[in-house]
Amino acid sequence: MNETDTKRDTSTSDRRAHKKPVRIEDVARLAGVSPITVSRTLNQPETVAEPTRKAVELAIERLGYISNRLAGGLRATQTRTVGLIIPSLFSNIFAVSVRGMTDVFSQAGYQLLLGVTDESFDVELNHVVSFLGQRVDGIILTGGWHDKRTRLRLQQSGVPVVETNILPSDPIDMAVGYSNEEASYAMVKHLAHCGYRRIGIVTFPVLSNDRAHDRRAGYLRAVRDFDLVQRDTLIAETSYTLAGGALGFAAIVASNPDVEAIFLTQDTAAAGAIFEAMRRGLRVPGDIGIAGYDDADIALEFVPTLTTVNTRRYEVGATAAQMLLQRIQGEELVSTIADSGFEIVQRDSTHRPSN
Amino acid sequence: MNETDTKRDTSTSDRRAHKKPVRIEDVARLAGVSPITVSRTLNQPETVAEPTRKAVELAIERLGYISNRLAGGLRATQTRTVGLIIPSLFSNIFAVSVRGMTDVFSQAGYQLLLGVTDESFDVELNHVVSFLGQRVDGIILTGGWHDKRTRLRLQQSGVPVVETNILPSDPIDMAVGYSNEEASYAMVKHLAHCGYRRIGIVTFPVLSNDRAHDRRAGYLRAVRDFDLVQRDTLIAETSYTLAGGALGFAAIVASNPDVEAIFLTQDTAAAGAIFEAMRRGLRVPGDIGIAGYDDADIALEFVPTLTTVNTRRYEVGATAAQMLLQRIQGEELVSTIADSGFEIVQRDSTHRPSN
DNA sequence: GTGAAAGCGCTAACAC
DNA sequence: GTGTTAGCGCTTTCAC
Repeated sequence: MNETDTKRDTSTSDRRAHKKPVRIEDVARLAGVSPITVSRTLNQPETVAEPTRKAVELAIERLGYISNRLAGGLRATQTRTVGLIIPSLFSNIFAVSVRGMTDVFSQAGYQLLLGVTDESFDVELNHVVSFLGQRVDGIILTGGWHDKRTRLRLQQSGVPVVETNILPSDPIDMAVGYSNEEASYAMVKHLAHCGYRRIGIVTFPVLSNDRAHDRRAGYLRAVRDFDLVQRDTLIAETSYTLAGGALGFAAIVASNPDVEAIFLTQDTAAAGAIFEAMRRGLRVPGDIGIAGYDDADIALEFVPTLTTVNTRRYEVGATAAQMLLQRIQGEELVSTIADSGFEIVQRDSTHRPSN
Repeated sequence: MNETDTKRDTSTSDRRAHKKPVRIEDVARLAGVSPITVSRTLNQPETVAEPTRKAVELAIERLGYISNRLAGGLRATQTRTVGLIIPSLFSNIFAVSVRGMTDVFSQAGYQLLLGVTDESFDVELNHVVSFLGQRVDGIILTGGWHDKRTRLRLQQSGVPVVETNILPSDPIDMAVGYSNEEASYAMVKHLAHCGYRRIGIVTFPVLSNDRAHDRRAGYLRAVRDFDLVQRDTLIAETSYTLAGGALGFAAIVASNPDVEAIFLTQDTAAAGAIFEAMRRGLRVPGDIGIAGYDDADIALEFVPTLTTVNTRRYEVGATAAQMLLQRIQGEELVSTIADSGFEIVQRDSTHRPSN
């Protein structure tokens, strides 16, 4: 239809040009009402008379109006946006929790801002500051260890905060999770009941991650309580990946050829460990027992199925979202700390308990 | 220190109360300058004289000032926020792409808003409208199929858009990806060269997902071109999960006991299929060949390692972010469509090519 | 290199 | 049930 190249070029660059957006005033004019009536139709439709509402809705439809949330948020000091900070994307575990959150938030019309820290406290602080700058209505954090300045800024801001996957002794505000120490203890206790005495453990680096720290602490306590073999070389740190699990497995087996079972504190790592065992011609659980953590998809689908700890990640996410919404909406919370619990799941990658 | 319970209660509820945030004016007063100088110190520090800048920075530090991005964004019509829409969180594949994006965006000081669609075009539309309302500076979409209204709103808004993981014939704006049809064709061709003639394929539902649709189309074309066995029962649809892969495998094997190889168009599903084969006592590749798609972590760590298609997901994410930033910053783009390519990776889950 | 005035687009507060 | 006025906290524009 265009006759010249010039004309086509123009239309192409048009696509890039920011069109002047429709404003509330434009809608108001078309509907023959004042801007505030349009605002009310959008935010509290029940306070607007039926015919007026219809007229406004028609005008909105006609003009393709999308309310500017920056302006609204600035005035109303409410943005319907929540910031979420997680350590890593490379874990289905967080995906499950995030799913629990988005299920709750999207129902309530809230958007999620995502920040990934890679286990860095500095990066976490940056995300928090950025979120506060965007005037999020709430923030969800992973774990209970944070930079001092992160805690300070959050507390000064007065923004509702939920820490997840732990049970903090000194919460910033609210929390939902369970005791990683108890869960890990329970698994090692379970393995002891299965007849294992030389048990290794693989965690994420314990210096940057309180969940990892607590899980190792639970292991150490169980080793003492159940009189298990105690060796530094039975403890390894790696990343929570398939390759990391394989590495952790290799490290422990290298120093402990007699190791009977290895507890990898994440299912993906446990799967990686079993693959490594396969490569070495070792049978699981025949030659060595393997336990995981979190009860992810892979724990149930793996061959052999994985003995693991179910940590109800979906519920943790959903509960975190609900607590945040309640607080945002000014409701009284029965409790600011929710224990989501955990459960040992015995499957085929370890021997069964002896009795 | 507090003497009464009442007093403690007050301090507890204080935590919930929104403190009046520090404003730019407060900083300006403390630093003995005007608000605009504070703004410049924050946004274009090079235009502020050294001593002035120092004084302002000190005041910011002292007051713990965090600039209100709503106000800034409203006035500057720029929010340094980008909306990302992905079909699913339950896939490490997207995690890899998202990682590519956050690596680029966080460097540039941009925040990511996340929307998950679950393959629903309606949900996608909702996210797009919501993002436009938040005045994001750009939007990244997955795939090239969208609701008519989604396209319309995006084009009317003039906001830069990148569609990813496909090479669209009629892009909304920009795109980075590769031909799913060619990639799938190349894999089936490869399998044919490996000596397989009865090859099944498992995809995601093709009605809601153009990538799945294109991959099946590539399979069908290759089946014709290489004179492979053509049967409707060699084609299955499932979800991209371990369990889905097992189901797809089971469905094809049930109708085709003589099937020689199955191409599952995602690695997680391929892994699930191999697990299912193991459960049935079938060896891979001895009894049946299995191919995956995307070259995820698991493809390399699995035993056996997985023959797959590398689709450079990290690069797709990073490139999408870069294209968006360039356009946001008003730079000319050499090309609005980037072909990220793909590569067949031969590993141990299929026989090697015959020649 | 710095400041004063104006206004981004919406909604809170108050009126009728 | 609807309208008027003012202002949220910044940054643009223009001045010096």
